[in-house]
Amino acid sequence: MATIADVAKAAGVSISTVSYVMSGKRAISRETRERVEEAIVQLSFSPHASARSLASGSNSVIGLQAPLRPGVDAHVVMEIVAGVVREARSHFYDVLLLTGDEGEGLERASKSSLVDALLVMDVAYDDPRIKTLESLRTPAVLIGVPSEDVAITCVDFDFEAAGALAASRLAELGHRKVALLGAPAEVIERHTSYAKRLSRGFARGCETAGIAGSVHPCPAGAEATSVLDTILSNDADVSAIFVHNEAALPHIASHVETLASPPQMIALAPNEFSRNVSGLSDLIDIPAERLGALAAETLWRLIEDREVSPLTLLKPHLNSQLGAA
Amino acid sequence: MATIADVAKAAGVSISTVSYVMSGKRAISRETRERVEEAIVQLSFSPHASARSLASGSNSVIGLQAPLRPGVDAHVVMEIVAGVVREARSHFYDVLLLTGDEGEGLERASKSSLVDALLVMDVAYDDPRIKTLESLRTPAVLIGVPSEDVAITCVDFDFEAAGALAASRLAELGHRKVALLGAPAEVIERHTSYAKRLSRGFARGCETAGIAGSVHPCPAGAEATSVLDTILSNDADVSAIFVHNEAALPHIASHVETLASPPQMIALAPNEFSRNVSGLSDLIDIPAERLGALAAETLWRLIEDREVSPLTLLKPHLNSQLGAA
DNA sequence: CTGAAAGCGCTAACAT
DNA sequence: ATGTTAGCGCTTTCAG
Repeated sequence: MATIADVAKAAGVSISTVSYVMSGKRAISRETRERVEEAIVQLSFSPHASARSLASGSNSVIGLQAPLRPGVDAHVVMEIVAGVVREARSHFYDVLLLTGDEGEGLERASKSSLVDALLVMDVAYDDPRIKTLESLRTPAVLIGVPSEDVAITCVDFDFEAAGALAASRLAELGHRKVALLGAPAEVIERHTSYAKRLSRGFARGCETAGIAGSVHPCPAGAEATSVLDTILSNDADVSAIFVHNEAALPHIASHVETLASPPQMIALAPNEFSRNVSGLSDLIDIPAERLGALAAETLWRLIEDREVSPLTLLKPHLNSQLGAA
Repeated sequence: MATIADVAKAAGVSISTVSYVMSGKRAISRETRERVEEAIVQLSFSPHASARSLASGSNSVIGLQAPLRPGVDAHVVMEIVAGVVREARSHFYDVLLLTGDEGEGLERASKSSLVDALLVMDVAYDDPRIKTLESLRTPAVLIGVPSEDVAITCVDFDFEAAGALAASRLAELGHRKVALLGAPAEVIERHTSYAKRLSRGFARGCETAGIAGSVHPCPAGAEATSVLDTILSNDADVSAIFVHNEAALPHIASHVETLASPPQMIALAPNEFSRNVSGLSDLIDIPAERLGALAAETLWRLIEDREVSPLTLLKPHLNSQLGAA
């Protein structure tokens, strides 16, 4: 591979001139710049990432700790990751994938200067990784909202508002008794932040609207239908359900169609996913790609030492399908 | 952050001794080693990744180009990625995520020495990235099987054998007319290698078994059920279906349960996913995590200059659910 | 068994 | 507007 010295020689200039042509950090005469640029193309030169990083003290790589745990919605995770990568690339950053849910990987990446900054997904309410992050001096952003006073910048979808929105919408449609079919029990047991906030918002929204709302963890797959059956048989007055569980939604939707008096059904899921499900009267989108992009952009501002609000939440929007069929 | 010089000073040895203690590349007296190791712990020293990479010429990072495209099965992708990361970490490699389906990212990562090796997922039959990879001298492995003579090492699940296996199993169960409900049309139009091979194997298997088999692209979601309805209404003799479409499977399965004379149904999907679907008589697992691990291990052998077979296929296994309920 | 020192390829002062 | 050069923190000869 060609080095910067080769380019300099080919262009008949000094090494630093080549460097400055590339970085644009000082004025270069048109003529010189063109000669250098041509040499770069001719030699098909790419600066050596490690050399650059060693000299400059930053390597244009961010670390992303993604869950890949059972029970998480694969589409949501993938879209978030896609959003992160897209936004990162737009700032010329690359993304290093750190899995495992321990702080160990974060620490390793930070201390060896593998990454300039860290992004952590799937944060639990009381997540041990937070302490780890606080002890590092690598800028970090959490996707999720842990307990109130955390020194790390957070971004997320506003699950609490989404829960409240769903409740008020169902009340508006005239329902008096409604149910939330949410994440699997295993997710809730991990105290995953979004599950908690969604049910809180839903409960509060029901209260505000003066209707009765119950919350039910929901297994993935066909078993979910029996949860629904139980709810309906225990209380025939439940006339609408709000589903937030990607792996259960298709089964629930199909099952609802076979019922004599089917409950009305609204869902919280990526629009792209919900659109493949029939029988939903309203959707609330999980803007996962945008969330990933927001996280990356926030991280980037942090890297650049710009001001950043400690918590940013993406507001939910109702997408009514009524009359769409 | 502490540097190797700090450690050397603290331990009262030279820099090179510290380096050799860490790499184990030359004999060190027990006493010296212990002193150095203690200093490392005391100072909480982590070698600077870029410095190491610059000096050694390799950085223990592999690049993974994952699709994140519409129509791919999110669970499969995530499991493959998880397998790659797990196996890579077991060899002390990290994984850099390159998205986009162009060769550009691969080239950039290779030429700037960002990565030691490349892993490319979701390979199409005639994929432009192959030419790119062949022009680089970075070791590479494809997950997928493009056209016959490609100079890049490939690994994949044996979709062709899986298709044949499904066909022969259905014949064995007494069916004379069967249908494959496969990937969405958009995936097939990309000439995605696995879709092609699955149908080929299925068709061949049907022929061998002397039964009639048809192949149908299948949209994601609830629309898939109308594909099934069309198949069945066009030919009432179709008595069994073989489904390979994660996003359609739950809908199809639920729909089948409502039919007067439901066809028998077998599926190709990750076992973990299929288990959430009711009504399947047999499963064929897509061992996605193992596939990712295999890919990473193959890449590692390539990096280490060990012999590597140009094509490795994971064999399918039938997992009968009959009588399991 | 251990040290000294020459790079690895680049950035960013410090010259002029 | 351009050139010279001292590092960045490590690996690895070469010397002992």
